[in-house]
Amino acid sequence: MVVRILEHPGRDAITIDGVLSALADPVRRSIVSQLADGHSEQACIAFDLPVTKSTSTHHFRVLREAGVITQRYRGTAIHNDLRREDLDCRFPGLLDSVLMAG
Amino acid sequence: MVVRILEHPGRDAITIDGVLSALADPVRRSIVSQLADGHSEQACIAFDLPVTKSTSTHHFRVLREAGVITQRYRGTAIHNDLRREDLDCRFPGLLDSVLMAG
DNA sequence: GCCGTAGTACGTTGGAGATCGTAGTATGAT
DNA sequence: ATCATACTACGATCTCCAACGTACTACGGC
Repeated sequence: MVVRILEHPGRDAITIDGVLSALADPVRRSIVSQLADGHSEQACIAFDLPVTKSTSTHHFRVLREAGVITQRYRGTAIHNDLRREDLDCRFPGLLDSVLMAG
Repeated sequence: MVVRILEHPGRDAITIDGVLSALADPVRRSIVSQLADGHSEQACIAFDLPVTKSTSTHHFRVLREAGVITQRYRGTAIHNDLRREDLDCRFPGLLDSVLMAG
């Protein structure tokens, strides 16, 4: 067995640049929306996305590295979660306004 | 004398995708910040930006086409303004959260 | 052990966009 | 008319990134 720990930026390492760039992509906004709609605790494959598996891996990674989501292994699957508190702390109102926009 | 009218999207034509993509660039966020800091009524050249004039023209254009700013000729200069009301109407809280972030 | 599931790594491709320089236009002042 | 100012248009790079397919690893069940 190997380590399998995914790197996440600390709360203070989350930048407005990274978050806005991450959220500028419609596929990634879709992931965030689905997470916000109680789609939490789900594997990556459970999301409804118009791209292949390898592309979706890329998008989840961008979201994680920007500090928008957390990813933790659970068996072979990955447990995805929105970093609501961290985002609300760093950039109050940003996540909500983007979610509200559709 | 020639027309010299710059195209702007109507309020309802402003998309979250366009706005987030526009605001994802640090140079453009700097323009928006300076506009918000009472830097209104200013020519493009009056902004403090780390790029050449032609590049700054590009960025102002992107902001205008995304519906973030208005641009109107005033002599040879351009009068730039933030579309606060339109943005607040379409995506409440978004502009403020981005401005707050620095 | 073997297989299926979930996701990653890697290389490639295509398209978008950030940057620049040069040449140009419109306006206002002299 | 001439000139300076402010900005644009255009073309050229160059970089980034979204997307894909293939090959791979890790885990869990049989």
